[in-house]
Formats: sequence, C-alpha cells, structure tokens
Amino acid sequence: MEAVSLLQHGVEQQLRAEGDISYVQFQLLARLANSHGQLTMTQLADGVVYSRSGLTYQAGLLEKAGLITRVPSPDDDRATLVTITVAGLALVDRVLPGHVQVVHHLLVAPLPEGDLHRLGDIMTRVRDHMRAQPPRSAAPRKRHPGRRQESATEKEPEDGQLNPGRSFRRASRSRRH
Amino acid sequence: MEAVSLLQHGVEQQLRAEGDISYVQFQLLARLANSHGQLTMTQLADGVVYSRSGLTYQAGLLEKAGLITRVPSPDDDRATLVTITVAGLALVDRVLPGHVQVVHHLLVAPLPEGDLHRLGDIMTRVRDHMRAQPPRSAAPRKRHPGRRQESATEKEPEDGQLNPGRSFRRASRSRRH
DNA sequence: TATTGTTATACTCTATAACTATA
DNA sequence: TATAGTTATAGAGTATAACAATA
Repeated sequence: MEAVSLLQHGVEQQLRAEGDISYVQFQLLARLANSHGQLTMTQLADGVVYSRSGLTYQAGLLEKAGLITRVPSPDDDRATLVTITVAGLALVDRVLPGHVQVVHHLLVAPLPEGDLHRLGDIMTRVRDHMRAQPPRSAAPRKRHPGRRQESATEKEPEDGQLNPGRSFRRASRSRRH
Repeated sequence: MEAVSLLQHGVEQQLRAEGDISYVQFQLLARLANSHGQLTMTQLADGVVYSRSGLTYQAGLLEKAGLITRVPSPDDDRATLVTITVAGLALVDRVLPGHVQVVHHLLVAPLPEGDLHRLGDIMTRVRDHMRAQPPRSAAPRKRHPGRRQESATEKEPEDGQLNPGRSFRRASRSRRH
C-alpha cells in the first residue's frame, strides 16, 4: 500500500504539473481516448468512480474545459454519450509521455527482469476476483451505490466523535420530500 | 491500480462501518499501536501523509476523539510526542479483525500458493526504491513540502480551466488578518 | 419498477502560506 | 538558518438524497 501510495502521488504530481488534471480526470480521458466512439456515463464510470454524482461532477468539469462532449444517446433516451474532443485527445497526448516516464521510473525500472510481468499477472487475477465478488463485507450493496449501512453490529467509538462537524452520519434524516 | 482501488475502497468501507474512522486515521492509530512508546508528529506522518498540516488536522481529530494524546517532548522542545490512549488501542482492537478479514477476502484468499509472498517481495523492493529516490519528475522538492511549482515548461490547457472555482491555484491571497 | 443521469447540499480532506518557537 | 508544529483559509472532491425522464 505504501508503494502504491507513493506511485499514485508521483503520478498525480506529473499530471497536475504537465496537464493540470487530476488522476481521476486522466483516467476518464484515457478511457475515452482508447475507446473508439462514445461511452455512456455508466460505462465511463466503471471502475474509476464509486458514485454517479461523482462522475457527473467530473464530466461537468471536463466538458466545461472543452475536453469532452456530452450528447443524448439516440438508442436510449435516458443515456448520455460521452465523446472526447480534439482538445481532449491533445491533452492526453501532451501528458502521456511524462506519465509513462514517471511510471517507468518509479515502478518498471527498479524491477528486475520478469518481475513486472509477474506483478501484472498477479494483480490482474486479484482484480478479476474482486470484480466478480459481490462487494461483500461491510458493503453488501450492488456496485456504485453508497457506502453506508450500519452493519447490524455497529458500535460507535465509545469515546468521542471523529467527525469534524460532530454530526452523525446516521442522522441523515432522509425525510421523504 | 484498479485492484488497489477496489481493495482500498473495501478497506475504507469496513473501517468506516466498524470503527467510524478513515483509512488514514487507521494507519496513524495502527502505527502508534505498533510503536511502543511515543512518536513525534514527523515520525508519525512519515509515509502516511504528504503535508504537515494534514497530519495536524488528523491528529486534532484523533485527539478530540480521545484516541491519542499530544504532549510536548522533553528532549526537543519543538517536538510533540504522540501517544495512543487506551481508547485508541481499544478501537484498533475492535476494528482489526474485520480489517484483516477484508484484506484476506479481497487479496489473500484469491491468490494461489506463493503468489502472496511474491507480491510482497516485489512491492517491498518497489517501495524501498521509491523511498530512496529523490521524489524527482515534476516533484523536485524534498519530501513533505507542497506539490505546486509551475515546472518552467508549464502550459495551461489551451482550451479552458478545469478548476471548479475557475480560480487559479496561485492566487492564494493569504491576507493575514 | 428499474435504470440513467443530474442537482443540491453537506462534509471530509488536503495543501499553501504565514506564523511561532526552538535547535 | 533549519526544523517542528500549528493555524487560517481556500478549494477539490465525494457521497447522499431527491428528482426527472425513459425503458
């Protein structure tokens, strides 16, 4: 986890410095750049973001910056098709070399022959297993939906609140309109 | 990266549900629980947090919740010694089994014999290499200090701003009361 | 009824810069 | 001068719930 944290931090630095984008934004753009044609919001979100509104927020930023375009889908009138613009592709092109370089420098280069392949192999299996898993353990919900759900055995820390705003999470009130 | 993201998400869910703490907070508590005696803020921060003020913030929350204690160091009057309280240890104890379980479920169990050791071995080397590295590439500063520094070749996206508030990072104003 | 996407809102967290105090 | 830590502040990002519209 520490290695990944350092890697992620390095990657974020580079993306911010050379493209002024976050890692999440880069992932979204890169995904769009790789997929010829368009993706729906849901397809785009998959694996990058854990809430729908989170994606809408990011897509809003990317669209405002002229890096993507959103148009209603002709096939399914509920869906939105997202396309990467020329400017978006240009940004990816501009940022990608440095990105590759950072990852190479931090992860690839220091590993002896064969280890990178082994690592990729292992983590691919882990990922596939996780994607198959029903999120389980403290997260019995589907995939994107929220994170909270009191898990029956729930006990608050007997000592004091950790939340800055001192407000309980549970007190969401949820009063129907 | 996707596997790690899923793992991290799962871990965060569990920690939030069973202990109402974040992953960062858990790391800090766990580090304190493992270190007999006290750590200075700087020692505590190492590898967990990338800014000093970030740690002060988290330490403030943990202290307010009665999970840690901060006292001035007798040896070095600049330093603060952080100690985990009984309540803090209790929280770690309460949360740890579930934590182990989640990690086992998501990472350990799905891997065939030997792969876990290989993975640990590889990532340990990667980490050691990263810690040795001067942060380099788009991050020529020391270790904890900030991340921003315009990198000479800096070019803003030619199309539009990505920042929500449309305000530049540089315009921090900083007017002292 | 389920799904797709958006909006409003609240809140957590992080980083920057300025500051204090000690080594 | 350098280091340890705090504070003020601003902003990015995320999640929840409610909502609208279509399948």
